[in-house]
Amino acid sequence: MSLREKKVAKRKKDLIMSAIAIIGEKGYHSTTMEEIASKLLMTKGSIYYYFKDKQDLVYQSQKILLEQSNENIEEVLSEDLPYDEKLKKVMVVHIEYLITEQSGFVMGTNPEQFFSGKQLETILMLRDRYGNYIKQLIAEGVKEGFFTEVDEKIVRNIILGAMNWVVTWYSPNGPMDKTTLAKSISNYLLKIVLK
Amino acid sequence: MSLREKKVAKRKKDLIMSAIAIIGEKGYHSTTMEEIASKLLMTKGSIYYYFKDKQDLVYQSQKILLEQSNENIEEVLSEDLPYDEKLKKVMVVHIEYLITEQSGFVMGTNPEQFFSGKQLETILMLRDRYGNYIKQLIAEGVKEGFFTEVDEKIVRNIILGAMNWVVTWYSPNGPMDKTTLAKSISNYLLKIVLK
DNA sequence: CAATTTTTTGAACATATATTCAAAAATAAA
DNA sequence: TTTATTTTTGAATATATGTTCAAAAAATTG
Repeated sequence: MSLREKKVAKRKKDLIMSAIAIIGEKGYHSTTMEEIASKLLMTKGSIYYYFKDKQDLVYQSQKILLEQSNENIEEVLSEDLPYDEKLKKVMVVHIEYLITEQSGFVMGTNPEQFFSGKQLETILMLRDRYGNYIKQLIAEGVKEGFFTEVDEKIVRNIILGAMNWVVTWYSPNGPMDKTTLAKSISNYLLKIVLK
Repeated sequence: MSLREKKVAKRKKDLIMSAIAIIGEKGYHSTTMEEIASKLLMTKGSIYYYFKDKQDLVYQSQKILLEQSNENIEEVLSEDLPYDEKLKKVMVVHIEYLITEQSGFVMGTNPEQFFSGKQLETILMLRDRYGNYIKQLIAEGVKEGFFTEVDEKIVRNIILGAMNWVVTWYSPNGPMDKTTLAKSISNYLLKIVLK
């Protein structure tokens, strides 16, 4: 990648990050191109030099968040840990990432509302992949006798819901820092699968 | 209330219900006055005979949902049941109501995004009231020795998150009807507080 | 039935914001 | 430094949808 290409890539990423931050705070529709641009001291017009349209920018933002989530979980899964600790770590990493990016809102909503066609397909695929990792982890934990028998799909969704909900009530001014909170939540959730 | 007043009240309620249904499906911003009206074979212009503006209509929709939720939980709380069964029933009723109204989306989001001033105050008050009921129920259950010691706030939020998330993944075509699903979820969640 | 009141209509209007684009500015290449 | 290329700008445009309103239709009343 040439120097110029790198610069373009960086600008794109800056815009995506700006979009993520504001969308996380205000939601898809209330986030204007104006705001996304002005956060980087640009005018909205120049966003169109990098992205086809708003949809394109938002799509790429969501895609990056989901890809990062998948990378996060893949890394944890590859570690050599007992099932209970591994599941716990998966949860902690998930919650911490969510709080840092405040990305829960859009991620959580049904993407059908925002995307369609090929874009929707990709988003759903990434979501599915993530969900499957967790379902898989639970299933294996059960099989290996670490966890009690459960309906993996339902329990997976309970866990995802409880975690993703955090963005609606977590306050950085609260008594707990995000790591302590993440650990506490995962401990409670672990009780669902432990024998 | 005169006959005429009753008719007006009914029309208002019809509009509110129509709004709830579409907002539950599409979200706040994607729901147009046009759609809300056309569901009742009206034109959007005539909504303004009943409501000041879109904000007013949407606010009243959300308010009614929250008020109904509070009534639901109050009824369960007043029943004479052991703590574990009572908490379970609270959860089942919550999930069933959520699925029926598909109201999770807007309810879940931070209302700061949609409301302000007196409206926001009322919405937050209703949400708080609901949350407090659950926190209270958990705290009492602990005190009476039915439940194990937990951080009631965190556990309350875990439970709310897991439940509210259901709207994002429940499908009426799935293998479980909503009652079976609601029972299953509450059983798993109960494990968090049981000794 | 005639007069009055309520309700609906549909077009006109207002507004917000996404998008386009020609020109200017900044950057890189020669 | 001159020329060519990339990037930004800001105004103009397009569009979608909330809102208003005078007139028509429907319902009610006496």
